[in-house]
Amino acid sequence: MQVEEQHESGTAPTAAPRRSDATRGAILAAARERFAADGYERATIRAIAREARIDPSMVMRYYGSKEGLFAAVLDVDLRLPDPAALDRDDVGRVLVGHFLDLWEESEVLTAMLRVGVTNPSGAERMQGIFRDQLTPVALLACPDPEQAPARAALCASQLLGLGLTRYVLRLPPAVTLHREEIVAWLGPTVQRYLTAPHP
Amino acid sequence: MQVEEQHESGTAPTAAPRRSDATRGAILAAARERFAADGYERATIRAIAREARIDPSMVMRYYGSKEGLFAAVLDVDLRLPDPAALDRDDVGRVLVGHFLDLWEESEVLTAMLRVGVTNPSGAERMQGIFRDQLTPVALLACPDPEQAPARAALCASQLLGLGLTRYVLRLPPAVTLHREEIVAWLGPTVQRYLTAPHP
DNA sequence: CTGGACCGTCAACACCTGTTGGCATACGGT
DNA sequence: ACCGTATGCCAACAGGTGTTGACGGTCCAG
Repeated sequence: MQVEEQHESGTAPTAAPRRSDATRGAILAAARERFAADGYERATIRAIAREARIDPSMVMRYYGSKEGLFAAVLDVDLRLPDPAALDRDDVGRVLVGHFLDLWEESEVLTAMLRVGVTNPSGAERMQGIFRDQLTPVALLACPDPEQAPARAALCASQLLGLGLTRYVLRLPPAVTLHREEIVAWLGPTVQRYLTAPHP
Repeated sequence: MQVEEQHESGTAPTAAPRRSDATRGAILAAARERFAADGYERATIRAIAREARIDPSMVMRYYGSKEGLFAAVLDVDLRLPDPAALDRDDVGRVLVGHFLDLWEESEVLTAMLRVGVTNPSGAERMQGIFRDQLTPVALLACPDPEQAPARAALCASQLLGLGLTRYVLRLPPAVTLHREEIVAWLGPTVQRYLTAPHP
């Protein structure tokens, strides 16, 4: 995979604007959509290219390989709220609401889950995302810092389980539940995983 | 897909023993393993046949198609304990322990999840399994029968989330947790989803 | 105006997929 | 002993996959 070279004289490490940025963006958007809908194997480069209205070979030129494209798609920022600014008695409800927003405002999480479940490097990627982004929150909220990773994993199990049943498997009762109900049910769970004393 | 015909004079609907039963079993076992390890698309019929030490065409003869083989593999019985015999104050812990057993004693649940996430008919199959097998437990444990499906779905979200993070994605902290810890953390959660008053 | 880098298309490659039909063999009831 | 049938293997098909290289057109710096 070739490294993208940038030939700028400026001091900022911002990439040089290229004439093909529109195409790159179209590819990325189409890839997100196809990966989310079909998972890694069934999301073919040809289908992605068709959706982006360009030639399949462009995908290869700009992203090196299917794996490279997938890596670009899965550059996920959970945008978790700053732990320091959080009300420690309300972290659970806030987190649940935030994840509901994430799942519904874009297909990135669906794509991440669909790919992470079947693709080994997708799973690694997910491990990294949750380790790097969710653990800090646990670190600030839980009593013993040493327990933070475990507590973050417990939260991940409930939050990912929610997305799995509601947005991927679409179990009808999980789809029917209203947002406030979910927050009311799952909020205290996450809250307990983060702040309750080790049982 | 041809229906298997059985020509027995007896009254019992038990299938006639066939000379090929050993082969059929080998195919099924290999399929479970490959589906669990690779998901639907990457588990090729050729790989399954190789593992079962037979010819790929045998798979077609005995199971009609890849989809048919997959349907045979995903005939999952969760073997949930009889709700009537359950201690209503301990359902949560019992369920969590039972699911941990299920995930660890065979690869069926892993296969089910891997396939259900990427394959539409796999998702349908999972919907049926949890609707038919988990809802009765909720029905007996929860206060209002009308809420049983929703409560069952909440339990499914936590129980499947556990399997997802621990056995499929293998998030390290989730793998490290000991059985008793998981039961102690998740048991009360499931208990609450089943028996607590609607928030 | 000109040369070179960029952008996009086309056709093709080598490989792998599910699936099919034909052929040999071994079994089991009569 | 015979014959229909179940069982298994082999070779092949048609279609789809990721990936590659060559070929024009377009833009911009010189």
